[in-house]
Amino acid sequence: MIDLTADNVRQRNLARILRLVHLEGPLSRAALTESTGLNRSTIADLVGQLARAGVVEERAPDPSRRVGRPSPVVAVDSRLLAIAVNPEVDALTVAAVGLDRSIPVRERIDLDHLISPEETAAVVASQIAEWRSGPLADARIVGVGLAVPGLVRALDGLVRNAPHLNWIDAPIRDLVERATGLPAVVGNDATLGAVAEHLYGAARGIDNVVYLNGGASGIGGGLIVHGMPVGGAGGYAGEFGQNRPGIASERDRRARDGVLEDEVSRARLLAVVGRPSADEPTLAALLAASTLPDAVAEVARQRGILATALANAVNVLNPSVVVLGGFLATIAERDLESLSAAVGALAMPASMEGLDIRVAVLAEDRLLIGAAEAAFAVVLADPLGHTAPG
Amino acid sequence: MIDLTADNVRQRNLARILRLVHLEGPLSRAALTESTGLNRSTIADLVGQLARAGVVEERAPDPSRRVGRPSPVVAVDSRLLAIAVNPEVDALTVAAVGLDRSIPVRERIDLDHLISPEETAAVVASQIAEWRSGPLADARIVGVGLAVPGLVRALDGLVRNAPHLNWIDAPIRDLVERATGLPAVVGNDATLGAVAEHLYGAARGIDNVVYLNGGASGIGGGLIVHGMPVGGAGGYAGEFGQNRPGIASERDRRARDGVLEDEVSRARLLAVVGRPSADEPTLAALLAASTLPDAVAEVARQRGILATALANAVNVLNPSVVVLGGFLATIAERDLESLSAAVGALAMPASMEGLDIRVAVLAEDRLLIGAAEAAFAVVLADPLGHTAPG
DNA sequence: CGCATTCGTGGTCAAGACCAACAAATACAT
DNA sequence: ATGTATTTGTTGGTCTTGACCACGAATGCG
Repeated sequence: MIDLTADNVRQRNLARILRLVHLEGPLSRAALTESTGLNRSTIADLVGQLARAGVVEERAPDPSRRVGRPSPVVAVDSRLLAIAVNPEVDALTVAAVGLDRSIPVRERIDLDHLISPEETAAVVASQIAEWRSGPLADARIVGVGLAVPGLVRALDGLVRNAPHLNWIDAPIRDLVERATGLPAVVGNDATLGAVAEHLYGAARGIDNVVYLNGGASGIGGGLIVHGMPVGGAGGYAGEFGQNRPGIASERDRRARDGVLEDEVSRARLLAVVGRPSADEPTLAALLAASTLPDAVAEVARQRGILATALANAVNVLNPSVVVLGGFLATIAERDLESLSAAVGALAMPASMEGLDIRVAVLAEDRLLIGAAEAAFAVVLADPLGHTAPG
Repeated sequence: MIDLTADNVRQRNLARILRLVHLEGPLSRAALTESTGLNRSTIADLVGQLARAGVVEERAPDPSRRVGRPSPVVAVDSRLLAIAVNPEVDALTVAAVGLDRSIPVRERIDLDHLISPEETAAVVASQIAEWRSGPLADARIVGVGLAVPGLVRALDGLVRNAPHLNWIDAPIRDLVERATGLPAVVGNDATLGAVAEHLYGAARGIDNVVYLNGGASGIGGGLIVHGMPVGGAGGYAGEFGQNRPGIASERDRRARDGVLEDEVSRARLLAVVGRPSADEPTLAALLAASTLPDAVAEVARQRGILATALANAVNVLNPSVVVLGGFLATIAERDLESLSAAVGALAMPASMEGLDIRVAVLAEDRLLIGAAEAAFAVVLADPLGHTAPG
């Protein structure tokens, strides 16, 4: 038991199995044997231990119409949940997310004021308490994951600066931990979105991903390199919106010495269609329907600058997939081919070869899934660590 | 022996020890015990096995003037060598590099013509043969590492495009392997330079590094993320020179729709000091001595554009250290503080906090050490794999 | 010259994964 | 319906690996 040594083999193998059934969904023991390369007996032993610890369940074999003895199906225990939280300007979303990515309960709380970190923690805690005496009575909650639109210090979950929430140096992780009594992790919303698209979405299983999301408040981004999210030294990596991409023609420049999110912005799109606000499908429909020269030209202008920014990222990171979300998906998806061609004209040909520019697919669940994933990370790394072994 | 399982514990521990003495230099067995956390007896066993396999040597203890029984010193076997190769426009450098980073022999072959991939392979092979019947008679050569100034496909060591060598789709890895009978690995020169600076140079031990090198033929770069070099999907990552950074004032633009290496270039520096060519120290001295307004202005202009490019990289990658080499070091090192301030004015404040902009320190050995490191990678990952265990 | 300290050595032990043999559950052929 | 082939779970034993322990060796210090 007292293992001062580095890498506990048992722990690694348990984690491998749990991660497999987490990522791939329910798998038979035979399938686990195949994909891990471990022995049948070992799998039986490991799965048994995970089942006793309450993180997986064994079910009757599927009628698989194959020769041979059927193999029991191993699935994640559905009572294991994480709480995902996403504070925004106009609403606070709280949800319970299963290790199987099910979302049994979810609450979007509309706000008429900017929510403070303290209020966020209080609301989350009361929401959890309410659920615990109701739909989540028999659940085991492993932790809270927060997706925050701003700069988050990885070290201690301090929100350095979330301009639209007006949070500055907010110790949100500690606040939530104290209010809920649960371990909490905090991440940048775009980075967690990138994780979600990498694990389950448009870039599933891709080891080199550039993700850019266009929201009402700007452009955020996340990177996957070596199959892992990139935090950087402080956890602030991925801020493409603050970059200054080259603008070939001065006529296309709108802001003096502006950054990407000044030039490529949702507000400018709303302006050309003459709306004060609109949700994403509405904006997309308006732009698609509009034949006003100004609207067409503005979309083309933004696509051009976006292409330069993407080319810069492609040159440096040589990703397999670029995923675009939010209004960036809107301006891109009308003609992905031509956007890809525009990027190709600006980036190195070799880096373009394997490149696929895609639109994000996970929709509004993306941040919740990413945040839950972050909360589950501890359990996935050490499945027996958080509970007494059976 | 037949271990179909994933992570062989023995192999991992052997690799840990070998990597330690490789990176840190000779270490006592006691020091190994401390830094691995393994047991004394285990270390003795592992070191013994490595010694029998001929990858490490045990030497008499250092007179350490400490109480207690002295501990034998474990060092890398100096007969274990890799061949490092660096083809350039005007010369081909071939060297033998020890696992201890010693360079027992080195040859710089001046060229009066562009060398072809086939000729490169032939010259390397004959050079190795010559050394083998001379200074390297008792050496064991593990492989050949090539640092090529161009785009290299990681998968198969194909040089996609090395514009200055005029190599296009050159299967250099296979050519060298066939000519020498040794396993070969090929890498981009800047990426290998980044590896060298990360392991032994200005960014030693830093997990998040951006490296930019300015050469006569342009600007190359390499990234270290998660403590590992970043290749990207095809191995082409790091091409900062092809990026289009924002240029705030049109008066600072020199090339129409130019990329970074059109604007920030050694040729333009040589032009303002009125020289057709010069080596790096000479150029640095000329620029330092010059009081011509044109020269001062050109350095300032290039520093400004470089600052924008660095700020873009810092926003996206949030590195701990930025390392500048070649003429970029020359234009930066006169006043690193002000360059850092210029980057800080353009990048996000949070990302600047932990950032250190440094000048590369490994000089001309950098590429050889990086190339050798790549060749050694196989041995370091599996110390017993390449020879029959003793 | 004895003592404390540090370290190598050989033996023993436990954890964990593999292996072989057997039993169970299914599809398929007859 | 019945037997056979196939696949997989189960069980007990084996092997590798590293931890732990006791002892002796080598050093500095008083």
